Amino acid sequence: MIGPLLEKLQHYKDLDKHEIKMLRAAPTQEKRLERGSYIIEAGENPPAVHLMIEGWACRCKMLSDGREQIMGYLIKGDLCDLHVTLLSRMDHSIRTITATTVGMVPEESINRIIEDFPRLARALFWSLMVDEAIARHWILNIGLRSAEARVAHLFCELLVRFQVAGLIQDHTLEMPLTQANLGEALSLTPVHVNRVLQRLRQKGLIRLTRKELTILDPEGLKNVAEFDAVYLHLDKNLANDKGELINKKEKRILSL
Amino acid sequence: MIGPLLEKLQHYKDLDKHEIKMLRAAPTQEKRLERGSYIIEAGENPPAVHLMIEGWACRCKMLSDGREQIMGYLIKGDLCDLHVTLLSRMDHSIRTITATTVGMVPEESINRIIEDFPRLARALFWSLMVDEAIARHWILNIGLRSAEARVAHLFCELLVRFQVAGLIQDHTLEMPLTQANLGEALSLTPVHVNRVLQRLRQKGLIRLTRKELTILDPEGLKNVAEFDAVYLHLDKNLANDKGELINKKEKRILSL
DNA sequence: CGCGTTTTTGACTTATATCAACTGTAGTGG
DNA sequence: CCACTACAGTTGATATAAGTCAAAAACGCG
Repeated sequence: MIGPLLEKLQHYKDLDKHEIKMLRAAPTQEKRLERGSYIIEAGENPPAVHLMIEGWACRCKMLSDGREQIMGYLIKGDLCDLHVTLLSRMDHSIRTITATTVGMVPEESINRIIEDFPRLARALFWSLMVDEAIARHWILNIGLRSAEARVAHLFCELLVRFQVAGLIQDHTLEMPLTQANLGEALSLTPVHVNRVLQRLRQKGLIRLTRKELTILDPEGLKNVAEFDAVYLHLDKNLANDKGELINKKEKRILSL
Repeated sequence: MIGPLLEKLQHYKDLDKHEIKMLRAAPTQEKRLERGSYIIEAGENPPAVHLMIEGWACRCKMLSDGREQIMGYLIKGDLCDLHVTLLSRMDHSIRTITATTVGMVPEESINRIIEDFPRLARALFWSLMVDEAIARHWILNIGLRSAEARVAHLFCELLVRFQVAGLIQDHTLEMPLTQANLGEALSLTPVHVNRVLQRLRQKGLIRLTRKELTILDPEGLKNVAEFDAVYLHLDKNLANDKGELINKKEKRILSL
């Protein structure tokens, strides 16, 4: 259940038996949500930290005219609102993109981790800092890159994040995001996303169906995107330049 | 010397004598930098945390074609690279916009704070989380708002941040950012920034000279920007809706 | 099969970029 | 104090990436 989170954290630091046990015991309750529902809304102060167990969600915020910006995607293993242990309320909402299962980690468990499991606490803060780095790089992506490069960059990021969470071994990932979803994240209209996707397909970089995205040419896509995985801070498994976005040799297989 | 940082942190939590003393003793060394120099560059792993004491700087990253995105501004009281205590290396650079003085806080001091001053540590992490929230809201700003609203939003943010750091009492702040600087942050060309600024001036919202920015009509500017200070998480001094962006009544005067 | 959603296509518009010249301003040194 | 320089700001003309509108086609669920 906490497999993907654990897999991700181990990219920062190897965790020992006790730490893994603590982490595994942390989510005391599960909650099932339909697609399009809110895990948390802006202004709320959630009583527990939400962990993505199944499905996709996004951080989003709406302007008064109804247009909405997606500020980040959440996949299996991501913590939705760890930062709210420090900030009293959410400044954005988290909405599900697919049907989703979240685990609820009570605040006491977080405090327990901070007090008694400092290495695990560091790993969790590391993942928070990575989230911050991702947010900063989305500024770069939206602000500076062409539409085509933006889409390519997002796909590269998602591929690496899926690999890091141990969710895929190859270059194919489930892709429940509609072109409208992609547009909200990349600040493009659905129509334009569509045309850009067609170009990426024509170039032989990706294959994309309603449910699956395959990166056919990781190097090519990286080049279009000017993607550099450094910002994902996979300290032990640094992105190399030899076709794979992350180094498979170093991947630990966890018996979960 | 750590006045603005302290003032900022006290917006989260009142600190006691010992915590203030620890904080004041934290920067062991000062460094003077010319305008346009790098405090840290992407890829580096700085041995100490840098605190902005005087001047302006920005987080930035360059793409291969030479164009650069500013991902955030740093003013007096901001910590440049606290997150590098957890991430091994910088994924972006920090460049000075004016001549700057930074204080160097050795990593041991940070560790000492985390171990022996948990409330102070929480306050520092709070400021990190606020930085993350600011980054997310820049995504919103660049992605969704018109050029005019973007400029207005940035000015609102700077005004509040200056107030929070106790650097101004009125609505006038030093403004060393050139129109090109603003453009790099807002993803607009200098030419377009210029035209937008003229419109904001015509509407009587701001006065802007080479060195000073005055917000003439905070409410008006807030409306243009759809600015909502919630994302700055001034838990105790929440932004109100009565003309002032933050509540002056609650402001503590610190004898520093 | 039928209906809602998503994707695709085409025609047209627009906000912002680009290019290029000119003006103002501040600082420097003779 | 003026000439010189360098940079910042301003203006106008033109270009373009991406947006808008609208309708058709494809998909997929009940």
